[in-house]
Amino acid sequence: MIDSNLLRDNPEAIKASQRARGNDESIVDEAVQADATWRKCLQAYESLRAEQNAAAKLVGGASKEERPALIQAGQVLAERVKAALEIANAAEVHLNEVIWKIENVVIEGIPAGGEENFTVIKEVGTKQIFDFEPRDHVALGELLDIIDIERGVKVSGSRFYFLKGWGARLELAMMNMALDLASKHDFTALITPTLVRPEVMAGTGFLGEHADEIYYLPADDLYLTGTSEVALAGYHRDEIIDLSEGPLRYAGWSTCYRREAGSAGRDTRGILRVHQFNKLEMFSYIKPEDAENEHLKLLALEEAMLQACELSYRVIDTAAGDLGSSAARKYDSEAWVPSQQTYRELTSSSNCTTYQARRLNVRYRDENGKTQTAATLNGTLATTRWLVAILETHQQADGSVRIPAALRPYLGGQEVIEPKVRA
RNA sequence: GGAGAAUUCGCCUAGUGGCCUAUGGCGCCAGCUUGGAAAGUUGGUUGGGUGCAAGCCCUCAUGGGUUCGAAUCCCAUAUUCUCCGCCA
Repeated sequence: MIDSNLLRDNPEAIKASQRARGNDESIVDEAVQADATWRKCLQAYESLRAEQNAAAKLVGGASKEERPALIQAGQVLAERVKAALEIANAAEVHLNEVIWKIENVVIEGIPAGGEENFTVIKEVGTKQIFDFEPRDHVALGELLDIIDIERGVKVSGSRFYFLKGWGARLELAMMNMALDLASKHDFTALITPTLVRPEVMAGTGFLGEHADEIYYLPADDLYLTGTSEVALAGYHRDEIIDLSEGPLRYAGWSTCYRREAGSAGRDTRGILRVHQFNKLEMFSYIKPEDAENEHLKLLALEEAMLQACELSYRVIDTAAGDLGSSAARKYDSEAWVPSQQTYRELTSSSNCTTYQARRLNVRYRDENGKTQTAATLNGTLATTRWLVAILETHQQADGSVRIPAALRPYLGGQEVIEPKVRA
């Protein structure tokens, strides 16, 4: 939710953001209007309510003779208060409807436009050139007997898989390495719930345009989360957190569930786009003025992980139109995937400024003891999808895969995954 | 799944329709006291909305209702606890 003070003081700034995103800017005027109406109705209700409170007080001290007249006057007032309250409530509902539709105000200077209008910030590493015909991760997964897609489909349907043997261990190793890195940088490990209440799902902004991406369990009125960001953002919901000693940082590990409803024909091969995967997500609660620096810190940690996995990647500054509704800026890093001869997203880090925290009512006390809305940021430190890039990048002519040195300590020193030789 | 109990300002707690502008204690903050501290003592200490402001409104788990008037009465929901049942 955007800051209603900004709506009053500088609606033009919000309109500029809406334009950069390619969103409707007339909704800003609508919100300004709704806000003014609501405040007017609220004042009308409150002054009537004050009158009623005063009148009710008189009844208590009145004599027997005076009472009937006072009570009758009170009855009339009560009717008027009730009517005024209904109007004020309706105005508030309308205001919320409108204001919730406005997406976060983007940070000035980010690229305008849609998905293809990103800016490349940097490219790191060289795109692998093989002196043999490289295999894709599906072929490698079969050859090494570490990804079993066929049986995943048999058990659960399309876009499901089993990680097996070294595949399973590789994922856990990667997660552990990421968790070590995060812990060294002041992130507290959390294993989060993956089923959440509607308020939390709505508060994180996922029930908007992503609603059909989300698994919902009607019998229990719970949502399966597509990222631990949801639980991490909900963690301090309705709290006044203490940021006087610095930001609160969490590294949340969870399984993630996505319906992939709108992507029927895309990435049908392999484990690039699946209904269920695991992810280690960083999440920071911080004072708004420090949010942009924190964003760079998250990005630096993501890069450290990519480098530890010896991957070639680029970092992009996502264009306004491709941002989630809560994000004011988003950096993605994309690893080079040899079989596809293209970059694929491995991490995504968003600065949500105060937008998400305002919805979730997460505040802190500033130096003067006043409560202020906190800023939130999130970023990916590792996901199952990384296996695609790791396997394809480090494959060798015989189909074996070299394990990046940094991961070996988490795999009992194993250096290479060899093709399985069946008896 | 069944039965019962509970939910008050960080924590504990008083409170059974108007004097609740919510009691008291702990904790915390500030002052006094002190050589300094402890003890003592005085004051402060939920959060939010609206208004230029004075102020006003809301907040006793949440949402409704009854009433001139609700922490208090009624209904629904949530959460916690106890017992029984079930349990990969």
